[in-house]
Amino acid sequence: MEESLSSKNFIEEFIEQDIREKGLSHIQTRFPPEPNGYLHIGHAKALSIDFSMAEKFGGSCNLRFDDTNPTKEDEEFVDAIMDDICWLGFHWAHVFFGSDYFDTCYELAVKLIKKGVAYVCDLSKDEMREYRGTLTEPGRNSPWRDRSVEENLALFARMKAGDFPDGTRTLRAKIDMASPNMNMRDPAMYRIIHMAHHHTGDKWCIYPMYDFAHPIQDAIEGVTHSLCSLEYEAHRPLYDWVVEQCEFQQKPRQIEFARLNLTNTMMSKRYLRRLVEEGFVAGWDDPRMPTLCGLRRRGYTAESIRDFLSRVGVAKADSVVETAMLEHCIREDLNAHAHRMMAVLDPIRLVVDNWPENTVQNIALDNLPGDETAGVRALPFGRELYIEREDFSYDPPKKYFRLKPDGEVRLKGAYIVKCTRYETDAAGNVTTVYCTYDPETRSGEGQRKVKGTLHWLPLQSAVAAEFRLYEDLLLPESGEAEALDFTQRLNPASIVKRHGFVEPGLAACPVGSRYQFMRVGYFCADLDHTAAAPVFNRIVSLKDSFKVVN
RNA sequence: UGGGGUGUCGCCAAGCGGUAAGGCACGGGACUUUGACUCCCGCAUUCGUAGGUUCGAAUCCUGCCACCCCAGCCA
Repeated sequence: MEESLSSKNFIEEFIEQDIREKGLSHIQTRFPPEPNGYLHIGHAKALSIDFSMAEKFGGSCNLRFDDTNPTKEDEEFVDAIMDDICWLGFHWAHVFFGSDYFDTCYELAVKLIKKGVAYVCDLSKDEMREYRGTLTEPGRNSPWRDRSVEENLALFARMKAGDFPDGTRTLRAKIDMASPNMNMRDPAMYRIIHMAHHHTGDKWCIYPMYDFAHPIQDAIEGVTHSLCSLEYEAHRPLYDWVVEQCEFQQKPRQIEFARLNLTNTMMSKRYLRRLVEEGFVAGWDDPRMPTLCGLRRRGYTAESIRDFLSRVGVAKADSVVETAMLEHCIREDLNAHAHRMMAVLDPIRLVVDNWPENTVQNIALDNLPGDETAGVRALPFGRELYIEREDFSYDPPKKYFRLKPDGEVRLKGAYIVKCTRYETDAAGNVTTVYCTYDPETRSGEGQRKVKGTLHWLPLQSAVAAEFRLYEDLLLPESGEAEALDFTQRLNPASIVKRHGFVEPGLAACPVGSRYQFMRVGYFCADLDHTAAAPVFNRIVSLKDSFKVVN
């Protein structure tokens, strides 16, 4: 973990200031996801800020499901969200539901009516929009704005009792229809929705709006700092208004920060949902998805994601972080821990002509060079092997260090071999390469060096495996194409399957285990992996500075 | 257009009146039985822009420009 980013972000400075000036003794934050989808890496940024700010100041962070709209939410997502947070390694103090506070919200709404700062409005949705005015013109007062407290109280009670159909009335805050801030033009606080709620069942048919419920939830829980993304900045005056009117003594402070964006990745739930529902991906945990379950299945470690988040930082400027940064973090993590194995994704046969028939020699290979405690394993070297198709060329470009006619390479951990001839099929594809080995060059013996080293597998005992190679789901934005639907930007090569071989020992590896396949990339045994049918996801390729110059 | 925000290297991001941190990416070199890793070196005379204040400005002031958010009975 890089703690090099020693400077404080602006939120820490605000909190320190509050501790200094308001004498706060306990810092309380909250992570408030709406249970209507799976968490993605953008949520991970938000939650990591919520949890780490609390932790940094010795406070605590609650997990609160923001479930004030029964039409969109589902219990299905609650457990998944908790799983993802745990997986990332964060710990909440308490789990709450916004719906836990429905009674209090109702009482406070009644309080506001009694104070004359809330009223029941009979305007339809369209009428309300008309009355609201525009960005440049002030709105007009609702004709229902000046109902008596008694009438409002009676009407609100009837709303709660279910006397009115959906959409016929709302409870509105009485603020200022001429406010330059649209959010202050008598915003709705309660609407009528005759629908069962995943937590409260049929108890309610009126539900509080986010703008009313959120500050109340925060205040009740003793949240000192309510951290959220930039789009809520214009809601802060309303947030403060609710806290003030409800007369909470301890006033939570809302602070906004920029959300995370990644290149060639869309983070909106609407978009992710379409990918899943329209079959562009296999599910929420498709390894190409930016969801936490997708990244996890792909093979990303929680550590690498947290490291990434700490490197990205916290600020208020809109930004788009390059995926290369994320990839760097997982490479750095796996480079230190992932055992080095051999896998040939696109095999061709290599025959060692001067190797005796039916003879093998066990080659010892370090699991993790530089770390003896990781141990060694043996791989049988014999007359017939597999090498990677791209590691042989009969018409090599300049600076080609791999196998070519009359050229020499070392087979990793074994011998130096010299290419003598090759065979092709009718189409000109190489089918078999022939070579001779130099017995004096067994690994660790002899002085000869060659420029290239190839990974290989014994033909006899290699185990067939499927490799799934992933790239970004979306192609880069092409200038004016921004108006195009995302389906026009889908990368046809976002998943490519290869059928090759792995070391025999890898068939029985556990699902989720990660390896570096030497010279190829970092891979993870997929959920679909079995000993009988091994499947590996490419988490990320190795960096490759080989450039064909010509 | 009214309001609220933001503009520092290709991408993130420090900087808080004393003369541009760091990371990623990129380029060069060393090392190498992974063209990986590691290690060196390079990479903003300039901070959206134009003025002003000051001995001194990315930091203060003024104007302008660009981009983002707000007109849900979504969150």
